[in-house]
Amino acid sequence: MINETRWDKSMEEPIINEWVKKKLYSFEDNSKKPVYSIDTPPPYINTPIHIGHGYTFICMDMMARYKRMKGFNVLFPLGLDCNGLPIEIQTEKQFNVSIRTTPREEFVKKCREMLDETSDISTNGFKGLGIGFNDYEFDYSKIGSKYRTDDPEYRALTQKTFKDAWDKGLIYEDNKPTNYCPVCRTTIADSEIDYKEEKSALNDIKFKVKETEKDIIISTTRPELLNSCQIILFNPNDDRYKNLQGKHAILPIYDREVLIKAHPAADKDFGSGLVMICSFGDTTDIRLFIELGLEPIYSINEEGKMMKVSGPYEGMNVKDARKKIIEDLKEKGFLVDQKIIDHRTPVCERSKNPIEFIAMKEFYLKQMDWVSKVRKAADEIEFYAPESKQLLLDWLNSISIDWPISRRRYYSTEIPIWYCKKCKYTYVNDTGKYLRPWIDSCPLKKCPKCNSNEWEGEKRILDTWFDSSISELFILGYDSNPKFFKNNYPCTMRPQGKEIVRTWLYYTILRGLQLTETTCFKQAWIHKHVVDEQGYKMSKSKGNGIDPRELISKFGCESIRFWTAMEGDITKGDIRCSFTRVEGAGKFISKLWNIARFISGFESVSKEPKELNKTDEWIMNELNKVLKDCDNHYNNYDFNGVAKIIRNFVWETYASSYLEMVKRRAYDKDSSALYTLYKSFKIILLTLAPIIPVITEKLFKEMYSSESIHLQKFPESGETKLSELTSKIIEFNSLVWAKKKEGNKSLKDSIKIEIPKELILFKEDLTNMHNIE
RNA sequence: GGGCUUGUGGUCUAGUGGUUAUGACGUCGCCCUUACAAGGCGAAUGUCGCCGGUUCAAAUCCGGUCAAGCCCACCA
Repeated sequence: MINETRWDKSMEEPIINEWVKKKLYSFEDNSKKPVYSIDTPPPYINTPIHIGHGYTFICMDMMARYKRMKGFNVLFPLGLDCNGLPIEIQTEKQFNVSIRTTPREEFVKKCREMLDETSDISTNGFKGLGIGFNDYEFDYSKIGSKYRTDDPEYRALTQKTFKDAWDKGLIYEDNKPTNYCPVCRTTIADSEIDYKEEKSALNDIKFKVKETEKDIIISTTRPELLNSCQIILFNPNDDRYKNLQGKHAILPIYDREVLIKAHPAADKDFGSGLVMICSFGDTTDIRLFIELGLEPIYSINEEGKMMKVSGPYEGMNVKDARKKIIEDLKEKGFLVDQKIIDHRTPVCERSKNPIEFIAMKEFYLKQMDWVSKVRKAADEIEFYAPESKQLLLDWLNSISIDWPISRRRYYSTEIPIWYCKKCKYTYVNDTGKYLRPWIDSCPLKKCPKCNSNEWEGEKRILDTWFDSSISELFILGYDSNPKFFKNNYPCTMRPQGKEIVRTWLYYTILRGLQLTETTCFKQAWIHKHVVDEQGYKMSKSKGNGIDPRELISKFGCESIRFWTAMEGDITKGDIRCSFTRVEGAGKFISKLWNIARFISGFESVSKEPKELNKTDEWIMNELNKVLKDCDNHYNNYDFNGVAKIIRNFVWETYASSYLEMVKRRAYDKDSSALYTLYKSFKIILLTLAPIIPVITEKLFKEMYSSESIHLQKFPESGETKLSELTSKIIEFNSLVWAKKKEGNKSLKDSIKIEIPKELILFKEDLTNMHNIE
């Protein structure tokens, strides 16, 4: 008998702690079960996890729990993403230091310190949500261990995969214009660019044509790049300018002459129809410079300041230089008009600062040659929801350059290269160990080419995505456990957000193909966002994020989890988070508890009677049907479907109708009734266990077994014949209740009513239930 | 500029041609019925974004339109 009259969220913590202590969900090393592997997205450790993280991890946890009950050996490690700019920025804030003025060794130490401190916060957040990771401790000798991407074990693999790609000729260094963020002072990839709608001034500037001495007008938003102009274009169909072909224009202020040429890139209808191409105002400029074989004239340096070539503006930052040159142009009569236009500016995803295009020597990973292979791989992956595949295909269609992978920052995996000081021989770390070339000495004593023993270590680090794009290789033991890897690659499931399809999913597939020649996932589950009550995206800068720990302390883990399942299908659309809805979901937890209290008040009968009463047979049939439906929905990762079906069944059919019908016989200790009550409720608990693991665990242990519910098999469904009577039964019961209400009678009072013919099977129970005369 | 997705009572949501449109949350009214007032019964709230078409019949199919969101793009 369950004594506590109410389920209370304070009962959750001891149960969850016991799971963690007993390592209930450990990955089974020597098991014969098929492996189901989930490559979880390592969340940035220093961002306090918000409800969006919580929500999606709960979904992944439901997958893991369901698959465990279906007999799989589930690989579900907790990973923490500990590399990259956000870590550095957080460290700068927390210790009030600057990466520019702090020695590298000290800064890196501080990053590590900051991460160690915050590591528990997020870990505890996940525990509190009842997430059944394999392990909450680091133990890299074991499959399924918790891991950090900045630990030597992980970074060693990152470097090894760099070496592998290097040996395959997939990595090269090149000096070409790249996206550069002057604030973060590093090269960034196309996938790290955001766009911001901004008002900017479109300036109409007067140029003189050398040959004719006539004026032409050119519109630009980047007048500060004037002296980087190498050509002026007009559209070949633009009759106004046909006479300018091959002539030259004189740049105002700088008095340099540039060629005028016809080219389809110029739009007749924009501005005057003439466009100046500078190195480099935007990506079009870059493309045209390459296409027309022009020599770039760089005017912005890596600090975001104007270079010598810009003359009087040297040393100014871009914004000031723009302001000043506009003033100067105006003063000298070159500026004829200025319009404010809406302009889509590419900005750095992290700093939100406009990016510049600067030529830098950087390492690139080849990806242009791989696009069609990745497209083929996309066809091999099952997407949930299927429409999500389009996100990946759209991205594939827009890839235009190889992936720049080197960064000029500190906290990420170091590029494992040493250069011979004498002959420039390049050595790539081949030791299998994690090494830091900026501080560690080269493993080779002598240069194999010139015998010199003086080496210079590479100072740059790798893009964070170069780390994260091998997570599935890491968790499956690509390097550490080749036998296991061979048997269990590709990874079963990649769950992740839609916003990182063009990064995490794409890069992982790309690198998986390059390293293993195999599509690395069988399935991908792409979720949309959890947004706030108004439908706005939660973000740190807006401050509208909801900390799940706040929700846990208010409503408890189970309410949040049931809300997660009830709210909607996150692969189909955004989910709004509202406190009242979480609270509402919690009512079902109470309902379940009270049903358990009712049943546990009777003696448990586990031996099946020879013959079941028809009411009991009916509820088992109906439950079988529900079970079958739930199983289907679980298989499609549609937890919303499961939750809605089982909630409706438990509340409307099971509690309202069945329990009332069976009550009399239960009090009379009828063995068919008692057996069925216990049996049916057990199936209900098992079906709900992946969604609400804590309360089902508690009730299961109180009523059925000392063993955890999470070690049980998912129930099999059986006969469903009588379930077609369900709606008739509910209809009849409602009718009786309505009649009594109409007649102002208490539910105890007797009533004269005829039982419908098709329900005559249940005559005895219905008569007792409604006190029918 | 192109593409994709979405638009159903105050809020969220089911519903891919067929009787008075599903359910939940919230609101209101009545009711302690030996598991549950964190419950039960019941009520109100909708021109299914707008316009037009196909059809005996449209929330559902088609065309257009508006709005929101996302993705992509070389308009300086």
